[in-house]
Parts: sequence; structure tokens; C-alpha cells
Amino acid sequence: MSAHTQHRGELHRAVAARLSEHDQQYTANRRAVVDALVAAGGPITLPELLATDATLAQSSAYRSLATLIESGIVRRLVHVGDHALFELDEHLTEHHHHLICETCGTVVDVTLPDRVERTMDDAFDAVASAAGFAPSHHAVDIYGTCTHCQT
Amino acid sequence: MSAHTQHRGELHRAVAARLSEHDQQYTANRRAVVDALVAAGGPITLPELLATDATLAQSSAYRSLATLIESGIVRRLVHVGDHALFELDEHLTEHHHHLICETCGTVVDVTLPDRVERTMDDAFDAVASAAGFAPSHHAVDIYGTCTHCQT
DNA sequence: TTGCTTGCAAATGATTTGCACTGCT
DNA sequence: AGCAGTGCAAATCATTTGCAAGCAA
Repeated sequence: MSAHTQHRGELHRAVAARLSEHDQQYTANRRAVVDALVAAGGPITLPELLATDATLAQSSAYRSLATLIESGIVRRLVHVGDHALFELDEHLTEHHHHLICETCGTVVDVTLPDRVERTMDDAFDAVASAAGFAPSHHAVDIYGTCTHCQT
Repeated sequence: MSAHTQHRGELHRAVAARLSEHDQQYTANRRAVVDALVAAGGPITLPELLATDATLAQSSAYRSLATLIESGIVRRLVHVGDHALFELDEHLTEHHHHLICETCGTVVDVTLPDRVERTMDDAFDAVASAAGFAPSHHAVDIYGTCTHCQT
């Protein structure tokens, strides 16, 4: 079980280690991207990421994200709007799912009880095997309307 | 529980009714798009859709899909590759989830036991309410490797 | 030096849209 | 006639990439 990285320093060490495993360096740019994601505390778009660090070039941010994704440090989420969402991989945070507001597009992290996760995993393993798939992980999106968007 | 539309004619009638509710007509183009989706039996990309009917113009297919999506007849799935995936809405088929091959991008429909769906719904309602969300529906993606892509 | 990283500007490519035309109603 | 739907070609816009310069081993 991968550590839920609690401290900033610990997280950066974990990121550096993972990059190194993939023969990648932990450059200032990549660290800036990771910092922005940590600060955000949830999925953010590229424009949002750039807004937190005006020195970052757009193309470099995309390139850093690509590297971080390949090394399993960042996860890219399905579009809710026109921009992709980026968040730290679960190895660095914890297993969670997403609550998505169908009106404003806000995405919030949620965790489910272990009991439910176990029930789901068992069921997913069963249906995946039945279809000849070797399952690796799952993602749950719960759609609805957030407080702010309810009339 | 909305009817699982079994017969082609019944489905077309349901589509026509839904379009009509939204003050839209069931034109030849839109019917062609629906036919292609029915024939596919699962999520397909726009190029795949066009391949099944050479007379369909790309822009018209996109426009028909947009109309069908607005009327709740078609669902657009999150990108697995560069193309979006389109499938018939669950009102016209049945509640299901997706098995996604991380190697080749193939997407297969799967259904879960009612017991599991109930467990999930209860849990989702609970976490959504806790976050102030009014949940409407959910989507589960199970990632893994398909038979064909396993070494 | 040698190779990875970066910024800028230009390219790419899925999706959207302007416009003129066709076909319902 | 009047308006929705369609095809073509052109526009959009997030994301990617070529290239020249900066930096680390």
C-alpha cells in the first residue's frame, strides 16, 4: 500500500523517486507544476494551473504534465468542459472518486467507505474477467448539482 | 424503470417521441446516426460512425449528434483517445458501465448485479449529500487490459 | 561537450460554425 | 413563403511540436 503522503517534503521526495525510476529529473518547472496541484487540492485545468504561477510557459506546463503523467505522478481526467483536468495520482494522495456538477462543471473529490470499495472491486473483477479483461483500477463519477447551482 | 427498447421500431418511436418533446424533428440524417449507433451496439467514434454510412457529411453527423445529445437520446463519453465516443442513452438501452482497455482503447459495455448497483447508489447518495450535491446519476469506468492486448 | 529542458512561435487536428441551398410544413 | 436541416469550406481552440537557446552532468 502506497503511503498517503502527508507532508509536503515527503511528497516531493516521493515524486523525485518516481521520476528517477523513469529516468526523469525533478526540474524546477516540474516542481512548480506539482506545487500548483498540491495547492489546488483537487483537479484543476491548465489555465488554472498557469494562473498560480505566472512564470510558467504554457507549452512547458503541458510538457511537464506529460512527463509527470508518464511517470504516474499526475492523472489526467476526462473533459468536463473544453479543458482537461489534472490532479495528483492516487499513489500520492488517496483513492477517491469525483462528484461533478452538471451545471457549473465543478469537480470535488470524495472517498467511499472501504466496505463499498470492496463490494465494487469484487463485482468489477467478476464482470471484467467474464469479458476477458484483466482489471487494473476503476473510476467512479457521480453527477449531480452542487449547492451553489441548486435553485 | 424506463423500457429497455427491444425492437428496432419501438426504439425509433421512442427516439421520435423524445425529439418531438424537444421540438426537434426525426430527420433522415438523425435516423441514420441512430441506426449506426444501434448497429454498433456500443460506443463508437465519429469516424467509425461515418464509415457505416458514406452519405453522411461529417459536419452533419456532429450536428445530428449534438441535437440527439440535447434531447437525451445520445450520450457522449469522455475521451479514451483523441475522438469522443458516442452511444445511445441508457433510456433507450439499459443502465451499464464501461470496461476500457488501457492498451488499445477498446470500450465494452458491462452491467452489474442489481445488488451492487443498490449498494453503490446508497453510498453515492450519502457522500453526495454530505458534500451538498443533489446526485442524479453515476458512471463507472473499469480500466484494464482486454484479451487481445494481454501478452 | 552532450543531452535533457524550456520558451516562443507555428502546426495539428477534433469539433464548430458561416453561408448558401434544399426540403419540409 | 418561412424556417429547420444540410453540405461545404473555413474558423476555432486546446494541445502538440520544431527549433534555437539555457542548463546540468
